[in-house]
Amino acid sequence: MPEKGRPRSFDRADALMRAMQVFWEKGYEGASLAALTAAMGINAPSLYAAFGCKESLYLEAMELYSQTVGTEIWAALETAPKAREAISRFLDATARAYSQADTPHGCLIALGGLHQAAVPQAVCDAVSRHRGENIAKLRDRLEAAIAAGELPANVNTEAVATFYATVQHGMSILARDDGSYESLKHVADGAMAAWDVLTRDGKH
Amino acid sequence: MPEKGRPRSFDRADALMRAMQVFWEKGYEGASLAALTAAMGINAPSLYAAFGCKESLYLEAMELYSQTVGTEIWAALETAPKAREAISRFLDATARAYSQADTPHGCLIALGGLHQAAVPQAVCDAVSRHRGENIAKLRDRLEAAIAAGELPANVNTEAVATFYATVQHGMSILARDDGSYESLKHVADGAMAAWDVLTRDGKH
DNA sequence: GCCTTTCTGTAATGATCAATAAATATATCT
DNA sequence: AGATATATTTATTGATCATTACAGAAAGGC
Repeated sequence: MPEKGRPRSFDRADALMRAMQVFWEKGYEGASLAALTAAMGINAPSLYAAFGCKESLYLEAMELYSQTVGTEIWAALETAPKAREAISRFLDATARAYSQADTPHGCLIALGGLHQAAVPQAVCDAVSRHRGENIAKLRDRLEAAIAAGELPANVNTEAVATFYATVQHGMSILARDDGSYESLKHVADGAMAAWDVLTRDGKH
Repeated sequence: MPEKGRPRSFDRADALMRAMQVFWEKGYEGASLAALTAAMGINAPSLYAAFGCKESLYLEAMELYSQTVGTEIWAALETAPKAREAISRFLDATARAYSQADTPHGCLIALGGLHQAAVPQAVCDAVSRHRGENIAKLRDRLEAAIAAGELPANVNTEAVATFYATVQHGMSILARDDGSYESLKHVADGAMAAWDVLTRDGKH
């Protein structure tokens, strides 16, 4: 059944995607409403009618980022048969994604809400929670590898997961300074160089 | 010889230190003039007379950070006799500094200017350049180790330096989410687990 | 003493911020 | 057609931003 009233003249999903790109490049605090409306091709009242406020628009944009760009990066974690290959491909996908010439460098979530005073609390909480969930994803993958008998049971999965997630976060900062794939790939390779030590049996 | 005119009623160095703490916690974009003047205990005209403008105050605060907090963290790099111990102690000093309860978590420089649109270009350039200089410090230490015959000559010092600097940058983000020493130390340990592989002779 | 110089407090500047009021336009429903 | 509902455009709101005019205060030089 069709909607009542005047139909909106823009595509909501397309406008959201454009907003996401602005937040990705400029951050919450650097993305003015003027910049957002210009990129989205709409006026402020249309933005508020469709998305509520800047804060809720950001939260939607973050979810969209997670479900598009984020999904690409994290796909390897579940498709690769072995944990080592899963993490390695995850880091390489990160290096490739963060160095794309046609998108902002680094991750919207990793770089978001790092200065509490500059963003609404809900934004700070949302990105922080998302980063925590990403650590959990890595930990779960490592736990699965233990359950499969692939890794020793006494591997500190929380510590290893935190290490790889933290390397990925650092790659976002590196990507902002030096967006070359080569530099990012060196970091990914460096992190994988720790694999054998981090996943060996802790008993002597 | 004493100065002409009314003497300033506050200690410039103390005011700068307080400004540094505000920028450290809130970032350039989150640190309003109102917050700065409140923390510094002075009014806006005094701030402008003594420091020029917000941008130049930030640049001075960044230098102060580098010469106080930064120096503590990087001291190990030059005092430790061997490269491995130098890097290891550098990362442990980072974990300790970033988890201090009485200071903001993470690094002013690592977290600064990540969103170009939110800060003046000069601020963005200054923090980015500083991050680059930190990579160079690590690389120089590794080169010295090669010169001392401690490491094989074909170690990719730029890549290894970039890896360790990037881990440290990631630790700033982790410290904002979870400021515990334990988590940060796990990451430091994870990075050191890569040492042997990263510094072994590349020839087979 | 007065003059000059510099700093301090108050109050204001114009710019930009996110968010909205009012009027008009375009659709469905009866 | 007329009523209702939603969207759009233009212009505006009050808040906050960094910065500064202005007048009074506190020092040295004469």
